[in-house]
Amino acid sequence: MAIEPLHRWDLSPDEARALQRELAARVDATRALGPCRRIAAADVSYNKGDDRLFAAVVVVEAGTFEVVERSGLVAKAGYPYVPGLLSFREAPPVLEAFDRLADRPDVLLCDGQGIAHPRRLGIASHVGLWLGIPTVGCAKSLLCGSFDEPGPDRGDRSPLIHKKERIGTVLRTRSRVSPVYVSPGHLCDFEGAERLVMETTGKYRLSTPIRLAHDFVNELRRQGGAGGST
DNA sequence: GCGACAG
DNA sequence: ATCTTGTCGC
Repeated sequence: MAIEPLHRWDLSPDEARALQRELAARVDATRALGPCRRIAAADVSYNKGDDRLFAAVVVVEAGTFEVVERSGLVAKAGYPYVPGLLSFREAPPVLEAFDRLADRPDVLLCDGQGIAHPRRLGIASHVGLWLGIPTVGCAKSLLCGSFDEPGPDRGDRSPLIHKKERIGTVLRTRSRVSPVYVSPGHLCDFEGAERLVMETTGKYRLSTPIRLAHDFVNELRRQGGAGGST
């Protein structure tokens, strides 16, 4: 199951933004999210003065959160961090890690925005187009848009709006704790995105699969942080 | 022109 | 994202 390349990654910032506008037109954020048995989450980590990125994808069983499979790797960063262009830096290694999975999960959660992006193509949407599976963006902070502060209890939510358009949901996953910013990546609607995040969140602020991916990728970074593998 | 700006 | 100690609160 090889991933068919959609486009090149070595683009100038202006070219990258133009491509995002084209790709955003192909994103489907109206599809209802079906039952998800195998849930995956991806995350990326790196050290400050190092040009290597550590990427990981963790797959868990719905309900029990039992880890079914994990995929991790180290790769050279091919793009700098530019607000709004995060996927050009982190998507390549995430796609590579995903491609190494033995079995395809039903949905992929990404640590970042979905369509809640200035040009409606956050990393979750971008990766969703490449993979052709449902993806959901769950970010810890806001990139763009405005909203009314959601209620203080777990489950309380408020629509995220940008330029008169609905782009996501500000969701309180834990009472009295800062909310997370949820938005459809691809092949998923607002309700499905909210439901997936709520159903995968327990005693912590972040979705369990995302936390597991975060822990795993940091484990890889701290362990392989000194030198390469050559 | 000024401020904001996922990870 | 990462660099870092203590500290407030349940």
